[in-house]
Amino acid sequence: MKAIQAVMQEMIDISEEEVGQFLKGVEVKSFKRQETLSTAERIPNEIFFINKGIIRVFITDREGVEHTVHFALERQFIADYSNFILQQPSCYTLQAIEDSEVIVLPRTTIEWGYRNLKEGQKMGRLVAEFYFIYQDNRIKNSYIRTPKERYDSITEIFPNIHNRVPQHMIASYLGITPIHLSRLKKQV
Amino acid sequence: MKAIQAVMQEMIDISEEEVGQFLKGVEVKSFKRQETLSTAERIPNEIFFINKGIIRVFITDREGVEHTVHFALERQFIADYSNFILQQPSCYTLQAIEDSEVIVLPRTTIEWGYRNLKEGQKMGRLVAEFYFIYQDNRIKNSYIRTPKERYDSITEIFPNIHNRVPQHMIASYLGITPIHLSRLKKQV
DNA sequence: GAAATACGATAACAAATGTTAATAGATTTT
DNA sequence: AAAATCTATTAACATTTGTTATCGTATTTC
Repeated sequence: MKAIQAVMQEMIDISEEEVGQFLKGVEVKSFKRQETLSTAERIPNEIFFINKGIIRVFITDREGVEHTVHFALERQFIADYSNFILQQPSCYTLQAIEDSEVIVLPRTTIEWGYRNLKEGQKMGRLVAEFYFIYQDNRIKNSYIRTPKERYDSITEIFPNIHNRVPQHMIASYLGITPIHLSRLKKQV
Repeated sequence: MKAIQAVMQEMIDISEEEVGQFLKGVEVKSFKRQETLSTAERIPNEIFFINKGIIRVFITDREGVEHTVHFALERQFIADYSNFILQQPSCYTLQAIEDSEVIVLPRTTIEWGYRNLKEGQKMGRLVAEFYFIYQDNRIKNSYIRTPKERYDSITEIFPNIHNRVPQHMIASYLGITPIHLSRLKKQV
């Protein structure tokens, strides 16, 4: 529980007491490599915080092909946040790439935080803003960067990714085929 | 000021009195077609709310080519929100496509709202969440939809866009050349 | 109203990216 | 330890998308 507490305290003004209360409403869970934290079609009623491991977020298209949309690392929150907010069935599957330990924050706990933490709403705002900025960067880069450039700078966003994730998942994240990524890597 | 008041009241619990106070800190401005509301390289210290007109957001790449990243319509907020938050120089230029009227919300007013509106932080959260969901949808679609499919459904996101925006800007938004969009339109 | 500019379509060709198939080395499972 | 699966590379070919150039029309500017 050390990590999530530190992250919360970096974001907002919150007392030990308050954090303690808030964290009574969470649960720690472990997942083996390849296991699924959350499946598509199901309404996501929790947000995960990653203590250890790495989580892949993917969407499955009509042909059944999986597209990796995101990787989530230690000390980060992860969910189908859109459909958590909208309370609609998820589009994404969350899967552990390594044996992972996560903190599960149920909707009831999040809402409790909004109501009862002195700066609960602010924390919600900062989290949403943080992920907005991440997405804005992705969208921006999709317009002005080539796939090769985005590959070359991927460790800025996902440090050490090359040692933790197979290359074909990185290709999928970049929106290209693994064959094409192999080709691009040969370029200078 | 009717429109922004309505939007705020739809989002949060806010009294007429509070709205009135908040709106003392804003300013109405008009821009002619083609005029620039906000330029790249400058730190964005305000958020715009569109009363009338349509605003194009674009980024200029190293070769000087403009890439349309977004269209903002009536009753919407628009800014380089990332760099507004980060207080860093903007990447985007905001340009009026039609003669437009906007409400300018300076940073000082936004911050006043966070501090003094009963649900100011919540409003910030809801706005950030709203744009997060919009972006998430874009990213999702970039993985599972073809440019043709995204073209065909563009009016779901930007109603009446075809009557208000030249086609080459739509092509730019879709990340393809206008020549290619012409080709795609011929497909069934 | 004339001149200039912007706009959209099309053709021909070039470049980027996808598809299929084969291979060899890792890694995981049994 | 053997078998099965996963992984990354490469080649050959197909498809998609971009580039350059041209044309006719609409729209804007003077």
